[in-house]
Amino acid sequence: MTQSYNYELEISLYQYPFMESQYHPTLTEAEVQSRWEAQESFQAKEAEGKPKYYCLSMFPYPSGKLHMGHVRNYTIGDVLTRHRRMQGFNVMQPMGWDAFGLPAENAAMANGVSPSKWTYDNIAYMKKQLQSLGFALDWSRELATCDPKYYRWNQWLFTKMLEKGLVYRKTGTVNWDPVDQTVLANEQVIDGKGWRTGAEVEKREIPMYYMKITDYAPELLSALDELPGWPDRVKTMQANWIGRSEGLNISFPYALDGSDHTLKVFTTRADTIMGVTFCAVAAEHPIAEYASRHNRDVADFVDECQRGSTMEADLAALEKKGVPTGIYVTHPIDGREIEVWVGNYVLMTYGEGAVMGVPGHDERDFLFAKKYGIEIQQVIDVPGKEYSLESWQEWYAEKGVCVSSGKYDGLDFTAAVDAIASDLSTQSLGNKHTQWRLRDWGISRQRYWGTPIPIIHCDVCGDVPVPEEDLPVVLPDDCIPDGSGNPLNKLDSFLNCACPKCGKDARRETDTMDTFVDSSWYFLRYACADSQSSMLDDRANYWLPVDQYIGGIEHAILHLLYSRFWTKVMRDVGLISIDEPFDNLLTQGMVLNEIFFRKNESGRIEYFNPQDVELLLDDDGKRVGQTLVADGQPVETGGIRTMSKSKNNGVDPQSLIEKYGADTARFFMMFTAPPEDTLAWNDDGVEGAYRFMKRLWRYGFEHQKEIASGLQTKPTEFVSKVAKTSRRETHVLLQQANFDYDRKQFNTVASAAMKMLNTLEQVDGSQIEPSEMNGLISEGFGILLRVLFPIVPHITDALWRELGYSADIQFMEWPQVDDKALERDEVELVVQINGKLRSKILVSAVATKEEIEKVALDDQHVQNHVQDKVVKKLIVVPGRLINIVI
RNA sequence: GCCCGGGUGGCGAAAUUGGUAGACGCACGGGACUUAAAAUCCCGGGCCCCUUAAAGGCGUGCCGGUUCGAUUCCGGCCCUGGGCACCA
Repeated sequence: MTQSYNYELEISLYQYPFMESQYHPTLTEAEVQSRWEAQESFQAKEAEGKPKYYCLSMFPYPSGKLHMGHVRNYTIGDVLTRHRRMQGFNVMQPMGWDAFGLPAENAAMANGVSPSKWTYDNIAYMKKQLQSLGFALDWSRELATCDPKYYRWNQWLFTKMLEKGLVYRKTGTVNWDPVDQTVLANEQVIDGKGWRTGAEVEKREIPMYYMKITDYAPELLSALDELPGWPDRVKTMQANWIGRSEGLNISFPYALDGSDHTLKVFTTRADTIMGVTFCAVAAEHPIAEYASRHNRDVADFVDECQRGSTMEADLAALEKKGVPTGIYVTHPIDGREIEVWVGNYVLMTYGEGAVMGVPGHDERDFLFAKKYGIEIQQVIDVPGKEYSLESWQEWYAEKGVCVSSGKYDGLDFTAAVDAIASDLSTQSLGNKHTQWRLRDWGISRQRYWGTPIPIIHCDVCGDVPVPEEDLPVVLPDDCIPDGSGNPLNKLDSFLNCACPKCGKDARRETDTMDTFVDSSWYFLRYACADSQSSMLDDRANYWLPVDQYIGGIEHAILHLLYSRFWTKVMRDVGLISIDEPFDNLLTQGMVLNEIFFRKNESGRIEYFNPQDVELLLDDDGKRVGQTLVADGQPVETGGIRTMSKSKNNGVDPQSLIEKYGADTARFFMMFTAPPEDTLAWNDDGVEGAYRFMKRLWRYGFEHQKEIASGLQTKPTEFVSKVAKTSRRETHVLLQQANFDYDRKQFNTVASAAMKMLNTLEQVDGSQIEPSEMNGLISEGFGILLRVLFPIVPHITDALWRELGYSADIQFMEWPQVDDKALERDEVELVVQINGKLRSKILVSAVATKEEIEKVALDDQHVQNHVQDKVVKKLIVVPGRLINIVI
């Protein structure tokens, strides 16, 4: 499709016979990618002399195919990687697969394929997709967590942690589906029923392995202060999750069956101790268990509490209820008899599983006391506030001054707590205590598709860890789960084994590890993915910590906290010398799309994909409605939400790449919103990105001759006004792009690039000597291509080579701003009167303040406004504006 | 309930952090090229008043404050997104 006006040009440029006049993304991208592959462009080597840069995106779960969130995530990572590489860093960007997990088991049940085959098929397909997007990934370091070569080290470190006392076995409460004979995660329990079976979920006590993350709670919290490269909100979320509270552990003595006991409670408000009128314990507390053996009502109540989900949000919504146990404890200060209740609002898993009830100053205790007629006593006074027993007021929980508290009257919070703590500690009835909200991490899953927990149960020796030389415990990969529990439980070849200690017949543990274990250290393994003899080697200390981590905000707590924990454990085992795994963290925003639906007569909702919906616009381009293309009838809009299968509002990246190419997809993703913002999908915007790619190609094609001769002569002097102006704009824009690259605001980098092309296109060749023109545009276009390269590597790579800049753009240095090009003779200043824009003046760049003031005051527009009024003040901001106050 | 974000044209957004609000792009309108369409190129544009232009007024969720000057800083409120949620 050669256009006639290009014909002669094309003939004359016989030395570039392969440059196409039209932009063909599919051909160009395939060609460029195969060259990168042939020269192993992205294989990272440990190199001294260059600063290293480890850029990591969160690895995907191989669910089948990439979704838009992946494309966005990995494009951000790739832009950072390629930019840093041109800046002279030794860059590594690896990729792998978070390959264990529940969806593989569900797919296996649905299709009768083993989870292993399903997973590896998905990996193969998604790897192709990633390659077609042109990401600079070092595939030589690829890993999959379901590979025994990987998960053997989960097992190895598990046994090391067992030795160090960082892993223990304990019976814990789980959601149990009695039909599927399996444990359900909290999010799999819907209205108290199993999501698959619909069966009433039971709470069940089963033995599980726990990792002592609580041992690291103080460091996990304090080290957050040493992570300036993390977003504040992520640090806040982690700090809240770790949940440090300072207070007192207090003991309430009591006698039972002739012996002495104490009831321990934790409180952050010891200053209210004189207002205690009852105590409450959790249903699982030993006192509750004792009482339920002697008291029918307590037994019934404890039973009731044990039914239903363990989900905390559900529990929080429950009405506060309780029963008295008939057991009385002694108030540790004034000796009053205090009754102990079982309360459904007391958590066994926090503090001591028991609370002192201060209904005067705690909202929950207040509601509880009201309901059961328990005495309410005010013991804290806040000046100017009137206490009433009628209803709860916010201020009751505020800190104030002790009243009706005997010797503590008049003390403020700190003084009261100190006095009470010292009084209690002399009687050994209390001490200061720091309580953490964080709980130990239960890693046992009653699942097949995960890392086998390397334990052997022996009747004689108990629970014996699998010795190092017997690792890995390989997961049989040909099982097909049928929905009735973990298939390993029926697999004798796996189950039966000999005890490593005594050699007698023993039984293998069939629980597998939480998949968060797999993802807690994969970023370390990339450094030495081929190491057979050890979990990590020296290369890890070269590459780590990760310089830039990129991933979804949904991992702000669990994954990022577990990874920090594992890194510290591995440090303490001597495997690595870093304290924290991720120097800088970027949490990318979600990809959203509009939801369209219709409700039929029976009330069922049918969702339509946005690609099948046409928007109706009025003359100004305002939305007035939308119809389904298929039948022309209106559909309703359900707002803009995250892309999901259930709402049918997803866009398949594959169709996008096939239609426009990877560069357009990448450019659109970067241009349309800053990385951390949510991104609303918009097909029109994709067209716009594609248009820019075509325009870029066309400019290169149409100016190939000038660029080629400009590159040969390389002029350094630019004398004409046209050239100076254009050059200044290009270098100003380069400065802007550099600034925005550094702060990772890639949408404005893309803007700056578009402006650069606008600037080049506006150069009027008839106003300028050909030699100067050639130098101008060869320099300008060269800057533009390099600025764009990290975002759209294929088109810029192809143009760079076709136009004869050099063989390979990716090894070029980042362009430099020429300060001389930024210089200007005259500057435009804004003239404000009382802060309002009234005029603009042109003055010499070296004009003095007095000269500027004179020009401003002489200006006709200014004269019109000032007239006979008195000029009270004159503010001159150099290079920017003059404000005249009248 | 507690803890974080965010409210700027018809839309996505920008404003180098107190100095020309709306860059860049999308959509829209007008024009050029074309038999026509697509593609491409040029021009226009926050709102109000006005036939138009010039000039002017109003504009960054709302109310108030600091300042020569506020999208930006301070106080109060409204809306919205997210996280945690009976944590004693």
